Amino acid sequence: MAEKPSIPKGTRDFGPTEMTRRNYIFETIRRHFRRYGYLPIETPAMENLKTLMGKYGEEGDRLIFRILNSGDFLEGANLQEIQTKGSLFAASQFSEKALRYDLTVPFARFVVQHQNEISFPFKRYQIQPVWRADRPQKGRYREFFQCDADVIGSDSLLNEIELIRLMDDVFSDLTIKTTIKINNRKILSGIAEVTGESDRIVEMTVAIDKLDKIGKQKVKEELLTKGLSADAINKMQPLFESHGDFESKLNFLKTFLAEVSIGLKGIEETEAVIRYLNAFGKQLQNLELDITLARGLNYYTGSIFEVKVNDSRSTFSGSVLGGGRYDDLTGIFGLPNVSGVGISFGIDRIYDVMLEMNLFDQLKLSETTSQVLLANFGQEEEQFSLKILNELRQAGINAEIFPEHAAKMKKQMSYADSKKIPFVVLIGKDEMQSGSLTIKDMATGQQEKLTLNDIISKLSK
RNA sequence: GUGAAUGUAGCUCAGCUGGUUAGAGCAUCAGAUUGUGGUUCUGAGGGUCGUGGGUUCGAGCCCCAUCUUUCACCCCA
Repeated sequence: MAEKPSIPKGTRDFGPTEMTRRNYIFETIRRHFRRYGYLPIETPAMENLKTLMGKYGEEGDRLIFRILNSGDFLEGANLQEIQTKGSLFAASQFSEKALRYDLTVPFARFVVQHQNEISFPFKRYQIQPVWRADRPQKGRYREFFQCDADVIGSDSLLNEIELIRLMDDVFSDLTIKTTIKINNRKILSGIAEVTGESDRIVEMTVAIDKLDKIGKQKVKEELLTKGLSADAINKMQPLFESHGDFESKLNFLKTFLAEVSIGLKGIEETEAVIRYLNAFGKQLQNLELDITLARGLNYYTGSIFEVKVNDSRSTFSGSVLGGGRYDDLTGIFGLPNVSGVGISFGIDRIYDVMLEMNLFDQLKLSETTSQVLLANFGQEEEQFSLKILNELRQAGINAEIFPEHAAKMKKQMSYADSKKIPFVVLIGKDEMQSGSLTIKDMATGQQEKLTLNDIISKLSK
């Protein structure tokens, strides 16, 4: 029984058109990564489950794709214990591997494992798919690519500056107007401390993050239901009113966090970043200090980055890049006191945005690489053409021959046409004898007779 | 995990308050043109109407379940 084939929820196939466009984005990002001195690495699609668990928060753990143990996974399992402890426990008994959830944690694992082969600070880039068992929606997939650049083994704020420059360069190059948002986890910690809710920092930041989306009233409600005291929420009030440029926001924070050393440290770092950025001279597209920015995973400890599209041609409101500094991610794998900072481009979202803005049409990307197709007139002509084909390729010209020698010319021409191959060379009995080959320009329809050498020089232009 | 919408040919969609054999455009293939594509004309193939159950004399249409896709929440690239 022939079943209609399908692919798992939240995954996609990419045809030649999409791949050409995606590769354009990948190559643009990769070019800038290399330009800034990052080196490539790759890690396996799967990691040991315990490498991943607990790094992304409770919600993150839930979204990790687990891999069922091979073989008889029931063997040796304590079924009675499973029955009493429930399915979460069962999963841990049957699964010891999982698909990677991001590229940062596997990178931290990589650094610890290869610490003696690496010279620090280590700047690496990594472009690979990640998987999340999330429910798909706009701009959200269960399999998607991240393009990460991280520096590990240096706590200099210069790294932050470089990363901000890098993201600005990439989005400028892709001609997407964006807003780069920065914040600092230490400022958020300071706020939590001032309000006396340090142990609720996660709930607090998650709620504040929604400020511009749902408004301060709703945020306060959420904070209440998450268990923060009314008193604390009151103390937070000035936060909801903070507007203006860097300077006025920072001045506000300096008073607000005057008594909290960690908060002041965060302000200091942020000021330093801005000072450094100015030293570079070049104007950035759009940089904003957003003290409500809390996104990012639990492991962030310093700077936090996020990039949003800020372009009238796009309706996408999610982020296309996320990142930040993590002071001790390698510590859990046994290498303490190593600080890292990194960013992650969400290329699937960037693709969606560029598609919406019709940017690909303007780029005129070509799917076809063949410059010329050799028509196939028959067995004898095919033999002759193969030598021509070889010489074309030797000369650096992308060329192909129609593989069926019984195919009608109409069929072969349509093939060249649909594949947008610009030239077709016809080699029949006449051409074989005279050595003068017929070349057809598919755009104009005009034909001329040329020697192979003339064809090579014509196509080499 | 929560809430909603959706599903008819490869694609985009028609299909009347339930009534014979489910249609169109595009795409594909073939012919008009046995050494010439993109235009045109002619023809052909392709559907267990997402799947399973139910109501009915009768279901693409109504009901239930399930899956897919999409959107929002949660969270995130």
